[in-house]
Amino acid sequence: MPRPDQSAKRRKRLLPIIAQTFAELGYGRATTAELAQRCKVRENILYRLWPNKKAMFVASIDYVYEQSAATWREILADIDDSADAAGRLLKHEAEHHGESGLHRIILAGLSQTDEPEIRDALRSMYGRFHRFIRAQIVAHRKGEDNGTLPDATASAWAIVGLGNLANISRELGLLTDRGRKRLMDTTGRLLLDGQS
Amino acid sequence: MPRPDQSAKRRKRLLPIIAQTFAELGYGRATTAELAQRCKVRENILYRLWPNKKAMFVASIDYVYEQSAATWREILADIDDSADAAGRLLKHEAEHHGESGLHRIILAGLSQTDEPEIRDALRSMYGRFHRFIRAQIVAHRKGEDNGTLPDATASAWAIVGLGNLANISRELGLLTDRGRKRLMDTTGRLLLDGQS
DNA sequence: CCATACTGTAAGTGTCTACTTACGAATAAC
DNA sequence: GTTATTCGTAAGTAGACACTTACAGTATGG
Repeated sequence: MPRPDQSAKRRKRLLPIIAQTFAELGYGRATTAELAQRCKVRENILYRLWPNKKAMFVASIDYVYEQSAATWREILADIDDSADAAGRLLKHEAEHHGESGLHRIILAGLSQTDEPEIRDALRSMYGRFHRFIRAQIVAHRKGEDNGTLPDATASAWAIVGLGNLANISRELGLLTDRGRKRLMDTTGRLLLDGQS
Repeated sequence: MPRPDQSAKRRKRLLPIIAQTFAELGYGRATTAELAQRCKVRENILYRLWPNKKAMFVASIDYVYEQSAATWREILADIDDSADAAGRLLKHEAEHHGESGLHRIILAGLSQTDEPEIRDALRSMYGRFHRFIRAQIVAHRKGEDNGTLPDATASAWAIVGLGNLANISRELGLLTDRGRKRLMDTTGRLLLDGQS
């Protein structure tokens, strides 16, 4: 007798808009009114799809990470010569850094770490992020002599930190685009295999 | 006829408390009511000392950075053997990371980069931070062969990023204290002079 | 001693924002 | 067609928070 529930579909349709808004405005300035307006619905409709604003944000974190990971996997799939897959990824991030909104969402989330749900979502996301990078490093270094290099775990964290800083520098205008690219290129490479 | 203005002294006395509160709670949760309570004064007294909350925060950024810089200068002064001054600083930061509140204030500030005054204060602070580290790197590397290393500018930014990530990891519980220490030790050292 | 500016207390105000309620219209199964 | 449920619109509420105002008390320089 009732109408079929379209919530799931709708969530999926609106999430990119929500995530984009959080990435653009940060958590605080992305008010529920603004989110609704950009989604072209009323606020209460958002509240039928998610229990509260926090949940919308947590969903955005997952969404944006998955988007980025998908892009990376595509790049990896395109490479036959798997030798320098890690290097390619690094180069891609240096060039397209910030376009996905991943880092901006991270920044937005870091200002809300007092909320347990957001904290957990961030921690889990950092975990996946780190594991992904670490796997690339391990694959990249396989069989070579890396006597003096930090282990893959440490190197991967450092690269995550590099991405983070690149984003802050973009936010504050600390470096030019070229400077940022060079930074990620040279120090990223150094962390990867000790060359630069 | 009037009483002498004690504002300057008072600002100086309250600023550490304000900064500590921002570092502990972040920008949003450090409400003016909370700030006043911790300072053991009423809100309007704070507003006699600073024009608004933003100004209190900007002052806190400067204060906390100066505190950290003073500590570093002390460490440098204590070292006769200036050869590995940079290494010593790095070690100190690895061990006492986060105690000064510098990184926590930075995080708090990053969530407010839409406010031009806060943006500017952060940018200027990052600039000084970077210059300080860069100078140490240059001094450290002087005269040695660093053919394959990133230049001092890039290395310094990477180290700033490392500190940032260390703080996030502390905030989210991503790494153990030991893990964080080792991260800063090994990758910091690598960025400094190519050894680890 | 007194005028003047500073200092402390207390209450308030306007605004913003997450979240809610109420209700009529549409839609699908039976 | 009836009925149960979802969907869309509009208005509203409660609380938090940055910032203000009013006023009485107090110390100081002349």
